[in-house]
Amino acid sequence: MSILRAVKGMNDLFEEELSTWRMLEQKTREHFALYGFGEVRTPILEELDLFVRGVGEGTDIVEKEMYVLEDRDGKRLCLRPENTAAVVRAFVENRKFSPDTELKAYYIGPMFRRERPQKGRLRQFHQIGAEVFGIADPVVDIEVMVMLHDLCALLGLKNLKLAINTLGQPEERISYASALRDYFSQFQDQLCEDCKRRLIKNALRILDCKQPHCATLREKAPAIADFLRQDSLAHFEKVKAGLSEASVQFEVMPRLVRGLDYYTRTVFEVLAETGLGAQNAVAAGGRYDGLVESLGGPSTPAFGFSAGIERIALLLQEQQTHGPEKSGPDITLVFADQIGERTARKLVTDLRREKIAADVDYRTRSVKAQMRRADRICAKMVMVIGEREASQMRADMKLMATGEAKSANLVANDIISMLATFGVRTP
RNA sequence: GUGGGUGUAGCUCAGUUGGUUAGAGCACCAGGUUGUGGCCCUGGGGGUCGAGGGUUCAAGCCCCUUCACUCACCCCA
Repeated sequence: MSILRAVKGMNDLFEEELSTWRMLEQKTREHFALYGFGEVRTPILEELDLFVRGVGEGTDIVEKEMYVLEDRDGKRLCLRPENTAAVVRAFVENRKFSPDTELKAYYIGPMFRRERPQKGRLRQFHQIGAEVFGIADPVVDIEVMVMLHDLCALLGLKNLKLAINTLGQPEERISYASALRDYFSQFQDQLCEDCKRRLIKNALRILDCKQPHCATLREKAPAIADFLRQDSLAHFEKVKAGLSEASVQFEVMPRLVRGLDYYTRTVFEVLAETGLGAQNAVAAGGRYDGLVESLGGPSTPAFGFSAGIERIALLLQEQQTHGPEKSGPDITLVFADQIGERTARKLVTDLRREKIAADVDYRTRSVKAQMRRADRICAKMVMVIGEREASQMRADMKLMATGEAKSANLVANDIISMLATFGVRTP
């Protein structure tokens, strides 16, 4: 049809949804400030290698989902598919890490992954994320999850579930993965096609398979707990105890596996139980104690998460029984003739200079048409100005909702105090 | 990358076994009320029927190709 279209999976946003976005972002900023987080903004373009090293070479994100481009000097760049690696890069590069103090940062911005779009999944999508660097103790795991939990409540999200799991330290995870490989290998021919791949590529993922038969097979699979050392077990226990202490409901999901390579120990997801279709993770994150070092920084433990703004907005939209009523101008000036038009156009300027949302039709047309328009755009008050009113410098101000009218001088200040009388503006 | 569904007016959708100028509701504009909105009445504008090809005397409808959107899988926020 039309030749001009947005790139697939990249959506335009209009006022209707942006009012929700603004509310969401504002509440997020205020909420995170309570916890002492500062904002960080990093470029959307990064060197390709950052994510290859950060996210993991074998991950789908790196293997097939990145927008890669070549700079004019031949350097391989990409649009960031996630932000944690970039935030780490920024702090390492600018020497923001210090050995003895923690660092907390949050970000809000667009990410890019070239996947097939579906409900709650776009190629350009937006995330809110937060990271804490420098503390290995589970108090951080707890605090960040509580912060996210409370943010969701603050935003009015309902029917959410916090799912948590532990993946152990890398060595523990590797030995668990190999045990899983051994276990599932004996049923190799019974596994679904995807799981046959997973057996080679990432045995942990088999635990997450949706096929009923694979689900049956995994019932007797080895459990992660048997491969964790005492300190990892203790870490997880403290996380659970801390969440309970903060009255945050959660569910331990041993099948919960995260897709990015860098996670260690605690991982979690906030799942929407209704309203999002198949892409039901609103937020996800976990601990990544090895990432900073692997990106060339000092050995620094870290914990963080990211949340999908589109998904949150979808939920908010579905949970809202009715949208906020459209708010129009405080006053619309309607003109009846040429002299009235000149007076109205001058007056509308004066009113706007006094911070009044005033409005007048751009087109020169009938009073009736202007009135209809005033009604359509939900003008709170209307004032009809013609030659007679212009010469007397007085006109009726009518409250649209009730039809009640009072006369006012055609001077900004008088109109403003009359607006207050009608309760349209507080003086 | 794989599979399903859907493409007709700005929006939501009708459109018979293929039949002549393609419809409705909503929205928009004008008039009914020579200067007052909503309700009502009358009229009006607006369509390459997603695109290309084929079959046919004749295609919105049948066939092929293609594109877009959408949902799901893989994966993920």
